[in-house]
Amino acid sequence: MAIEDRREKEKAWRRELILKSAIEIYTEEGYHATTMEKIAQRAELSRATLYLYFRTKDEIFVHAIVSLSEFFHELLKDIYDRRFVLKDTILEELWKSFQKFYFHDPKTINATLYFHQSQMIMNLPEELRLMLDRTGSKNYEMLWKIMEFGINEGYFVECNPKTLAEVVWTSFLGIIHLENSKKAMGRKNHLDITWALAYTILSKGIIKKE
Amino acid sequence: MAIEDRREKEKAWRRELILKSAIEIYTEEGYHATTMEKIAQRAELSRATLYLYFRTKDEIFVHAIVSLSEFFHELLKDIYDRRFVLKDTILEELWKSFQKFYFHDPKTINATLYFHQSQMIMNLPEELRLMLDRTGSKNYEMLWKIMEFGINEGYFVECNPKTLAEVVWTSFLGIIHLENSKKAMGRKNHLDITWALAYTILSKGIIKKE
Amino acid sequence: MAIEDRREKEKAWRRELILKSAIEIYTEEGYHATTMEKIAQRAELSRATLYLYFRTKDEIFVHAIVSLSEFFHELLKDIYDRRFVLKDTILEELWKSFQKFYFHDPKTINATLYFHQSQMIMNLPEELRLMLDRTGSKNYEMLWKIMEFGINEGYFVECNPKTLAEVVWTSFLGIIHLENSKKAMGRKNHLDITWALAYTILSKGIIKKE
Amino acid sequence: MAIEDRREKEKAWRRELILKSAIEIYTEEGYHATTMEKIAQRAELSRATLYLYFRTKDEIFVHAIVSLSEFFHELLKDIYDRRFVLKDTILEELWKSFQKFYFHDPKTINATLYFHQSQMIMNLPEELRLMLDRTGSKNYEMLWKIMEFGINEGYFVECNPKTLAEVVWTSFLGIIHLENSKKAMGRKNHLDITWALAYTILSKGIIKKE
DNA sequence: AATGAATGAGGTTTCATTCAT
DNA sequence: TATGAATGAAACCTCATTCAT
Repeated sequence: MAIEDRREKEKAWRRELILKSAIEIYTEEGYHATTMEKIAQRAELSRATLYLYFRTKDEIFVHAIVSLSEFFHELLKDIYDRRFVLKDTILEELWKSFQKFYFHDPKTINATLYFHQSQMIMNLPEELRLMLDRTGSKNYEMLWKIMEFGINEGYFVECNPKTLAEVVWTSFLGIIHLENSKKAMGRKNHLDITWALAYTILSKGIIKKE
Repeated sequence: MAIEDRREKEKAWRRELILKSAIEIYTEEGYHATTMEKIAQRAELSRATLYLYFRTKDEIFVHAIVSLSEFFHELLKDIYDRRFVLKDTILEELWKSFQKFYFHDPKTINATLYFHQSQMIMNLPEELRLMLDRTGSKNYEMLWKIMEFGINEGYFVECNPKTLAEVVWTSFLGIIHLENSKKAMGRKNHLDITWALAYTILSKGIIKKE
Repeated sequence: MAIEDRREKEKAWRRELILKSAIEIYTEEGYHATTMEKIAQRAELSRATLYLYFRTKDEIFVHAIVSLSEFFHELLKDIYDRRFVLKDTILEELWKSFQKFYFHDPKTINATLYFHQSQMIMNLPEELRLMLDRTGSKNYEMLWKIMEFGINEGYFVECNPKTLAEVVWTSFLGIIHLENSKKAMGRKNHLDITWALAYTILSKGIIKKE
Repeated sequence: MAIEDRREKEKAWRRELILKSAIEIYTEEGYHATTMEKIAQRAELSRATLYLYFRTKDEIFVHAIVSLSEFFHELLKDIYDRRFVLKDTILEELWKSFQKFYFHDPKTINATLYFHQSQMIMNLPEELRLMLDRTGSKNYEMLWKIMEFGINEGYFVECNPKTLAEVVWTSFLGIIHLENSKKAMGRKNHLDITWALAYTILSKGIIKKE
């Protein structure tokens, strides 16, 4: 069965290649200008071949997003699993994970933000929308359980853990968003400094002092 | 000249109508699905008529965004002008302004976010990109001067005012962003609660205590 | 009634202005790019006003052509009237008239050629086509009578006067045509030399020697 | 590779079909009225398919013209190659070639004349303009070398060979032009007679007698 | 499995012409 | 009389997707 194995592998590899190509084009030219033709060219395949791997153009993007989302889930899960070790450094650790997440694949993160910001999602076929929903929920839940832990253990100020999860998450989102619009405008950015100050403020606001 | 006056007024009114229609369609269906035909239908005009008011589809959106941006500028300027009265409540006031801004016209704000998030801007003709740039810069500057005031007067923690402006602004952006993606997913949201907690945390992190 | 007179004059003057403007734009940009808007701008009138003077865009051009054709008719008639004076120099005189005609208003001549060459004429409303036809026929007849004179008087070789008229006329047409395509190609031209040689050959072929 | 071969052939055949369809519509309705839709219908293809073969509408016409021009080039070259055999009958032979050329594909010749007469060419993209230019120049050069031969060998009257080439060429052009405008006017024509007389006159003017 | 070719559906834009003032 | 505004009709072109090989 070695031959079948190899085929399987090749197929998986091609899928990845297509996803990567699509995201690259998206990054360079935006969603609107990302045509199947361009994706195919970059992947050195024919346009028709793309349809052997994905049924529609949107599916390509949704799969890229979901795949990234799963990577993020692992990061979060890792933190949650180590929560009793991390204790009150858990917020700092989380923030680091956000950064790690971002630098792991900023291109796809941007595509994700785009999908969520545009009304794209609403026009997606039910099935794809559910995929995005499920994967997103899983991460949100993880995040929220981490917050719950912090509050329950008395490390964080008392408040609704779900809301806190959202606030932390939006801090991250906002930074990415600003980063992007600056890039689009052709302006330089000092992402690291913003990131540092954001964390300083956030932690001051969240972490209880004795 | 009464007749010319009325014409002028009618023209301005039509312009507004077109902008509003475009944004509405955008809100309901997303940028890609916002066709000139649909805008025209909603405005009860012919497609060709739109071109009497705006030269391209992008121009419509850019003008909507700029117009909103100018409204925001007034809010910011008002706060800055009253800074010596507001004193240490200036952050709270600013946060309220953000909310006011958002509820004034959430639809156009979303379109704005979309434009900045997508690579749309990069593909815009120079002239339109400059329009967006200029108007955005003005607001950023205002925000930054407000922060500077807070720091110089000793109300806020010491830090780089520009970076602080960014952090405050990204907090707002992030919330909007999350709100949108929730809406797109068809989920309910408790925006007010998030907003409140975000401010609590932010102010704790920014405002100096004696 | 002086006031009515002046109005009449002004109206005629405007008509001319419109014709001139249309032909100018045509010369600079070609028929396809000659829009009513551009004609109006050049004539410093509003687009709608053009329709007070001409019912359609084609009408403008047809009138310009007809007007020029009438000028040409006068030239030809003049030669014919002086035929007994001119005698065997009548061919030379005719050739000079062609040149005079061309330099009188090359732009409109080109427009005329265009109309005749394109299938434009076929798509014209009956009425306009007839206008062109009538005026063209008149000139053709004149030309043919001049040839007839030359043949009957024994100045020209014996042949069918109508056919001869055509041959002479096509010699002229061909030169203009070449001139135009050279211009369109951006090449320089030595029109006068071509003209001279063409006449030399033509006259050698037509004029009887004793 | 038989399969690829056939594909190649089919593709070439389709190209020809499109060119032919375009020229036909042009002949019947004129350039302006020749829409991609109509061309597609006549070729029994979809509008989009046309764009697989030619990038723009203009490209279709330019290619048709160039292709015809190449046919003409062969005719001219053939005469030039046989010049020492033809000797003083070379002018007659040339004139016959003109006729042969015209009857080979009068429709495309007319389209060619149209392109050269209208300012169309000026508005063409550089690349297409060059194509026309190059192919035109080649033929002009051939014609001029034939004239040069006639003059040098003492068959033709002494004069500038380039100018003579132009005069001969314009004689042809003029006849075609007249033919066309007559057709457009719905008049009958006796092309052969005109042609014969034109040649008689031309040869009398050009060929030296001893 | 892979692809060249074909296409339907739809997008933005232009322009001659009409009409109310 | 003159015109600003409006529009129907149509043009060119693009692209996601399907199909025959």
